[in-house]
Amino acid sequence: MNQRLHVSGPKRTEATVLSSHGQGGRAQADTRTRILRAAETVFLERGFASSSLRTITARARVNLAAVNYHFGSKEALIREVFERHLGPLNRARIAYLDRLEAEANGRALSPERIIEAMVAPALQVNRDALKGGAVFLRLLGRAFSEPGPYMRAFLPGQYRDVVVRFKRALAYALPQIPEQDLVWRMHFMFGAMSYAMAGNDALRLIATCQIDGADDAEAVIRRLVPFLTAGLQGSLAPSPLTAVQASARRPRSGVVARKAA
Amino acid sequence: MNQRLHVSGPKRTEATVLSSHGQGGRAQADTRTRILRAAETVFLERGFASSSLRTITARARVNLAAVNYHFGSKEALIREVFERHLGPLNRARIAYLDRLEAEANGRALSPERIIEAMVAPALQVNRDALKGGAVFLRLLGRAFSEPGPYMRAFLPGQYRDVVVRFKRALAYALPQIPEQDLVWRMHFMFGAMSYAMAGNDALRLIATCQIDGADDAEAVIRRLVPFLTAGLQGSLAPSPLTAVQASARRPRSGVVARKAA
DNA sequence: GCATCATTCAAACGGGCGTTTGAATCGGCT
DNA sequence: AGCCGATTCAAACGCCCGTTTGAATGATGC
Repeated sequence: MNQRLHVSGPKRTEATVLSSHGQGGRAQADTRTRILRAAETVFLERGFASSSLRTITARARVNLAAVNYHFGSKEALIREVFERHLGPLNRARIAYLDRLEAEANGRALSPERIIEAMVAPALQVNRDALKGGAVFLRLLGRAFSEPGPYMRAFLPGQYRDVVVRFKRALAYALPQIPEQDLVWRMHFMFGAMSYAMAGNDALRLIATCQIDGADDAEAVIRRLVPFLTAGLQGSLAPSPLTAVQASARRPRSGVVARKAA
Repeated sequence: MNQRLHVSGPKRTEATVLSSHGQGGRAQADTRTRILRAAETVFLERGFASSSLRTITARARVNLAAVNYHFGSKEALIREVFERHLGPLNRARIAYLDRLEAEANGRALSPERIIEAMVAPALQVNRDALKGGAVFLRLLGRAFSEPGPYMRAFLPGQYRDVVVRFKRALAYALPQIPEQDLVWRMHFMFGAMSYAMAGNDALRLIATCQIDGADDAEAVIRRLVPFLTAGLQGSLAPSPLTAVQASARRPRSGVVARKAA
């Protein structure tokens, strides 16, 4: 019996790792990496549940059993796909914020710069095309709304530090916004970011005109930052929506309420 | 042989429909409706692909074969779940916008009111608890990021009219924003709305404090509208992000770029 | 050359899936 | 009562899934 009990994966000597990840060669990637890359794109196209190991291994030109040999299970493969990119990304975000705060020297940061610290590191990941960074960014956008148990148990731990640090920074930069509103606006921020990075097709298919630069993450981010910055600082007044709610409750002109027709 | 070829579903006499949807009784819902309701919650919990008809029919206390008898296939069931709520919702949105534009009498609407026309009808659906409106709203938020072929082929048709109308209204209300930017901001809007309505758990699990009122759609929307309104009207200047990009490209302090460590 | 061990491979296993079938049951009609 | 079409039901079908197995392969060190 080999060590297929898979306590922590197969051997992977340092020589193996170097020859595969090695910067120059590009001869034919490691089986592990081939699987990871194929898994990223298949997961992106079909979601986690509908992606079969047979599809993934076929696209990676690798034997079916290789997944269980190298990763242990399908779920472990999913986890690896994310850990490969997400850890570095979130550490870079925190490091970016560290640098901004050090430079600010105790003064409050502008909301815009805080948001930059959130999105600019994603640019780095996106440029890392060799490692499939762009594909991963889109996959990440999708992962947030994955209802399955994998992400439910996984993402919170990956994001906790980032959320804590950015919430603190934003609360300091925007003292006039109550904590509850701030948390909600961060939630909306995540939603818009998630959509933007997933390059969600819904709008693209609908839109009456072409959206240019949808595959250029820099262009997306350049448009995303002003939107988020403005939204984050928006007025807190409940504004006429209260009136609208009231008018909707008793269907004044009957236009809204007539929906069972 | 019965008419199980399922060209357009089984009999469903008017008497049947009335007795099931009937306002008072609530004795024990129609088999069809029981399946639809169970499907909504199961889809919400596990996604479309991972929800088995056996799980759904068990929760609905209905025979497994009932799904294929009443709907024809799993995919057709998914379609019905959405058509039951989404059509009325989007028609109400357009009707709301019609009313606003009629009242404005040719003058431009404020962006805030246009956004109200988008989100206020969702309140109506949410209040329609008997038909599972609240559950549906959360399911709808998730459906947008579903990568499967069902939604890809289905949602665009359901949303085309809404997007066309609202894009036109917003372009008229915000003439200073170029079309491309406007489309992108609508994209971000959809993302934030989708997240807000899905009550996406990511942030809730992460948050360092409780989020109150997460299940109260009115509270969510009251916070969402100012955010979207402000974001939509945000400055168009590329602003310091350009500088940040440059500094990220050649890792000035080395903090951001160090990510392979 | 040979032993050793990591890796690859084809084949199979058991189980859950969507769907189909044909008989049993129900309800309204004459 | 007796019929008939609509609905429910238990059982099965064939398929694809994740995983396991045990032998074949290939490289490494002696």
